[in-house]
Amino acid sequence: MQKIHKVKSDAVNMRENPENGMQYLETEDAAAETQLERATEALRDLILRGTFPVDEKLPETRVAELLGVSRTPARLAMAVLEQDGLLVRLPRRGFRVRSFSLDEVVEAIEVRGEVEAIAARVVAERGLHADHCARMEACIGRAEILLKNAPFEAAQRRDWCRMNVDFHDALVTACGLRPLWSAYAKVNLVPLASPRDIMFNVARPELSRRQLEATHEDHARILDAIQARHSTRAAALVREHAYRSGENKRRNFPDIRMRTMVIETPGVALVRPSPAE
Amino acid sequence: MQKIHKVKSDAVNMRENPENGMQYLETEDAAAETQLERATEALRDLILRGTFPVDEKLPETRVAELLGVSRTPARLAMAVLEQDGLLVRLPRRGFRVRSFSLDEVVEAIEVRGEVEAIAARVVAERGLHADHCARMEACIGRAEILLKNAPFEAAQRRDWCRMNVDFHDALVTACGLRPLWSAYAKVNLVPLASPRDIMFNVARPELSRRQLEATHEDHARILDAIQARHSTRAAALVREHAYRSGENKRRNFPDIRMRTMVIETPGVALVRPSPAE
DNA sequence: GGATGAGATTTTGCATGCAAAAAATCCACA
DNA sequence: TGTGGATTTTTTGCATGCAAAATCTCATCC
Repeated sequence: MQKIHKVKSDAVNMRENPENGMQYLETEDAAAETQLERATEALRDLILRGTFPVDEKLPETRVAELLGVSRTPARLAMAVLEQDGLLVRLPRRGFRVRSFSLDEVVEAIEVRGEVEAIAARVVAERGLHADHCARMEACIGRAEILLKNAPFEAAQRRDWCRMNVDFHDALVTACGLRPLWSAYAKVNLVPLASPRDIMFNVARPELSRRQLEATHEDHARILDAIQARHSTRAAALVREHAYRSGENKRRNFPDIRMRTMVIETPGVALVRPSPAE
Repeated sequence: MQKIHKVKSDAVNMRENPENGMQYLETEDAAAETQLERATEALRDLILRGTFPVDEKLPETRVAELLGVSRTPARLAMAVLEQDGLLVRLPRRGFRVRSFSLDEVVEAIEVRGEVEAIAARVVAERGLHADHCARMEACIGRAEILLKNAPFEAAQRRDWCRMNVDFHDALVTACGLRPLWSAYAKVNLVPLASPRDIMFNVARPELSRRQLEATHEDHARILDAIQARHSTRAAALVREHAYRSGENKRRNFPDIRMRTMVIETPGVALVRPSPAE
């Protein structure tokens, strides 16, 4: 249940936001979403979408007006995104949009694989709690259903990404090491590195399909290994799963750039083909 | 070379900071340290020192006056420390100082060990670059010299911590995976979890000495394994090194609380004995 | 022609003001 | 004495103003 938060009626402090119809939404209970949070997510989205030229200065005035807020929350949001690694702070000159080399993306995926491998090993050693087991099995079920529909539409692509995120999140959550989750979350901030960032080749759906089937099989084997308490095997499978994902990214990236592939994956715009940083 | 940055002479905007003698220092070159950065570090220090009661609200007015800045940079600093996990944001009620269970600290050290183990394995596989090798050997040399002086004074304790940080940082740097460094840095933000956070038992120096010698030997063996390209052995040694560190923390913690040990280690004040979060 | 620098302009960083939300206080009444 | 509600006080969140720094402009000089 949601309701419209009342807007200040004061003439001076009025900050109606013409280009942003829905605004001041907050949940009934207590999670009063502050302007800063919305601004942060909106800005993150804009950056990942490639709204701003990479490696160039991003003036806070521009951000403020794009987001329809004053400079204060805009600046706050930029500070947050700096911590997330999307922006770089220049001493007394504001912020710059950070770019990432494809190599760095692949490295991030590799590291994510290592982190998840730790989780898999620990879970396999300590045993998988029923809740998490159910959650992972549900993911595998969802994948099976999705795979039945031959050509993936946009909605199904979204569903597949969600399923994938859910599976990987469940794995890391299941191991119960909170600091491991922070590390996982941190690495996922690199564009294209998170389990959410799957690239679909729409021009040649059979290629994507092959990758999805491989993913599905990986997931099933990983869960199987964990349930069988094969910790080393589980870790190795997870590592390989991530390795494959990294290789896919590297292979698919040129296609993206050449527009034979949908660019719905957020963050693509921030990634440079390959050369040094 | 440093110089005093000029202070605004405007009467209204004056913000002399009585309790903070040195101020407005900036390096000659270009790294103009902004007020926010100083505020952030100062606040981090205050929090880690236990200036504020844990799990209680921290009003931004208090922070602002303690730091001698206005509320704007104070709030900025608090936002940064929220990202670092030291503060928790309450929806519309500002921030709260976060506390950590001893279990979580030990978990963080365990995770750090895993991350460093990855680094060790990768470095051993790919080979250790001469620069990093020299840096790590230098650390081992420094440790040997320090260990010759029997009772550790405060200065030597500081030096030892620096040496330790240097060794561990060098290891993670050497592997060359930038995203691994982020994960490492993230985990190190948990109080008492970083290689800097060594607890010395001053009441019983022979205990600390034993631990230091063990650390020294670990370092030497780790470097040896890496140089010999024994990747699995290197990883195992690193893991064990961290495990030992975690156990030491757990064992030493009660002594700290009972004041038989110096509390110069930052962050001790944020750690609860053991119960749930 | 290209470098140089004085002045104008923009942009950043911070302090402050103000309204809404939260917390504290007080008071009436049982 | 304890409790509920209304009122006051405090605190948060944001917009804005202003000065210093950075950047740009353009005319001058070598």
